[in-house]
Amino acid sequence: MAVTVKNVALHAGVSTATVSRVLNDDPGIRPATRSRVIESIKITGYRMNKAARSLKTSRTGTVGLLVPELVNDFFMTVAEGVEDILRTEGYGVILCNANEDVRYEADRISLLIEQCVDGVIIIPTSSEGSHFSSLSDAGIPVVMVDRMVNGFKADAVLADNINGAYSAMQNLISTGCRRFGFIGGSQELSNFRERFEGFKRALSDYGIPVEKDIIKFGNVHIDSGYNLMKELMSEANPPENVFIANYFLQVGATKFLIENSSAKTASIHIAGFDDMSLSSILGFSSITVSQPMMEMGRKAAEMLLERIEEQSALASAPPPPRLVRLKTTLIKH
Amino acid sequence: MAVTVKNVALHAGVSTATVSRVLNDDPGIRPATRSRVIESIKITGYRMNKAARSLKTSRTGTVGLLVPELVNDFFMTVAEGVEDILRTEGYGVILCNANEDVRYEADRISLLIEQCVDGVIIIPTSSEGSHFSSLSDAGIPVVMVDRMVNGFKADAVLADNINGAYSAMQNLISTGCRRFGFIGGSQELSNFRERFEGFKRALSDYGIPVEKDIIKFGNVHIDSGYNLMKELMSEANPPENVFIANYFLQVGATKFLIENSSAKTASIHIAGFDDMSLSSILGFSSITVSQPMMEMGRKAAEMLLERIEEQSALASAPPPPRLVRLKTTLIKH
DNA sequence: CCTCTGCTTGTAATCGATTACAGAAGTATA
DNA sequence: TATACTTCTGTAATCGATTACAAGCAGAGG
Repeated sequence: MAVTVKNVALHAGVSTATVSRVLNDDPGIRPATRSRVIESIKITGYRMNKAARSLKTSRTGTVGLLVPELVNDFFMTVAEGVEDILRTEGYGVILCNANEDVRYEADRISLLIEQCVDGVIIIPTSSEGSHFSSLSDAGIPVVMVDRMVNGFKADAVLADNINGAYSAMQNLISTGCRRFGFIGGSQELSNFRERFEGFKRALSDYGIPVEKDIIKFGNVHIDSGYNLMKELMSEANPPENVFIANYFLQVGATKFLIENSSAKTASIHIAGFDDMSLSSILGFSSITVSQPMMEMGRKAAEMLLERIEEQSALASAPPPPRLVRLKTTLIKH
Repeated sequence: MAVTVKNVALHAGVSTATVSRVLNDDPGIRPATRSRVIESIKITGYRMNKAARSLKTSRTGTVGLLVPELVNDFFMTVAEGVEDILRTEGYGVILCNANEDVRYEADRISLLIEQCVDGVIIIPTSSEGSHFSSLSDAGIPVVMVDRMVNGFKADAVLADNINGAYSAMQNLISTGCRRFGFIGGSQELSNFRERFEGFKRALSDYGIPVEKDIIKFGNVHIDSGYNLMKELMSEANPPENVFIANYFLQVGATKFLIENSSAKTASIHIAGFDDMSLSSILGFSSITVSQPMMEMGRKAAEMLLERIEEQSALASAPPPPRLVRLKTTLIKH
């Protein structure tokens, strides 16, 4: 049925070894022979069976990308960055959805190991990372993006959350704001911890007190943003400026403000995180900390490729985990 | 390095054939032998090398999912539906990004064929589908979602776009609206053609004239929505009701209205397509046609699995392409 | 004319799991 | 106990590509 190297070899009047060498750009092939083989490949319509190659080389040319959810512009922009780099290297990306659930996450990792992926890029669902160790046990390199986890050491690409939040606050403070509410995601997750850290540090540096009543934590979803803004607005003395540590929380918070507009809500200003295609029309927003999402994905893919190279190069002691922080930028609306 | 069936066989004191039979749930194995093998599998920590199995069985347990772009809630919701079904059957999903470019699309198809996927689900980027035939040439089943293409026959899962658009119009007309603008995507794409068809049919059925000046076509992106709404508002006599055939166009159009608010824009009402997490806070919107996105993905996955079964069952004439239309629902804001 | 070196190419083993076929072991019956 | 069936298990070929090793071949130098 399918055309194999054998067919090509027959057609070109050479051996399968020669065909294989042409396919792998082996330099020790006479140009005349090479072009004859290439011609035969075209004519026969040969397509390599990667399963066979994988069996022999124990490299599959696929990497896994495990994200907490698919319907999420942040994760998917990272994914585009990953794909962008890996495509050019001829890798396929197996995208797995952890469904915001550590058990699903562990399950998908099993799948990826069985599929013999050459490496895995993970945006962790939770702070728990011990189930990732089966990957390193199987000798599969891992790069984490956006969040760190406990109980597992690996390369990571993170945004500079602390300074991102800090500079946004600094900017607002310089325009005269003196009282700030905060809406953030779970402090279990490293990225949200860091953003809160940047927030607090700015207040502290400018001598502004932290008011516990107007600091709210939830999860990372629209509903949570809605509810936390509602809570905030129900406080005895709600703030006029609110730092919201995540795009989806901001969407939810905005939704509440739109649905419950009043004199009190009219004067609200929001500083947010992540510049998405809809950020500019959300309203209430004065400033946004933009993470280099695509770049984070690209960088992660590059680091993973390096690791894969290292690994096949030689089996000496692997270098220690590398940590990359990418700078955020401030966007004013 | 890695544990193979050979190791397991040695450990259990049986042949590799027996181990393989246990792995594949072959019923003709004495229970005592089976449990001994299972025990050995656990003790040795055996994990199957799927590349080897694929080589022999020419089934990889992976399917390809090819979408025009990743950062798109519609496509990704479909993808979640696909993943949801395939996960439970033990399949891995190789997600490919066609980057809105037919050449990329063709390139990714090559990759998928080389990766020996068992089937492919495609949301086509354009109306051109002749490059999909290499899939059927390779004996790989294909299911298309959301859009039909020219020059290639395959199973398809589509939304009932005509009736969706029609019923939204009907609803608006019943509230007294009598003049409608239209903003839509390229009429090359079947889904947009159908939505326009539903729009026209409603006008015709209720005796409302089609006014060419207030009917605008562009691509499917935010920018396009922005520009088309701008054009519409610059017309001598702009309409108060606008049917916008796509979520992203609606976002762009809304953006224009927000940035250019005036007495004229204040009275605009928009009927849109696709109920996304942000639809409810866009403003201007009166009604939305909601496609069952997740369900479309699930259905496509189920159809693909059926085709894969059929194929391995026997090589008789394959049944003709199946077309499934899923109903839309109306959502009022 | 012969040998040696260096460049190309071919032969054949190999990766790990599956499976047709054959053979062994077990069961039932006479 | 012998015979005829089942039922279970092992042997060995196989999938398609890679690659160590060997062999062929040309030209240089003696």
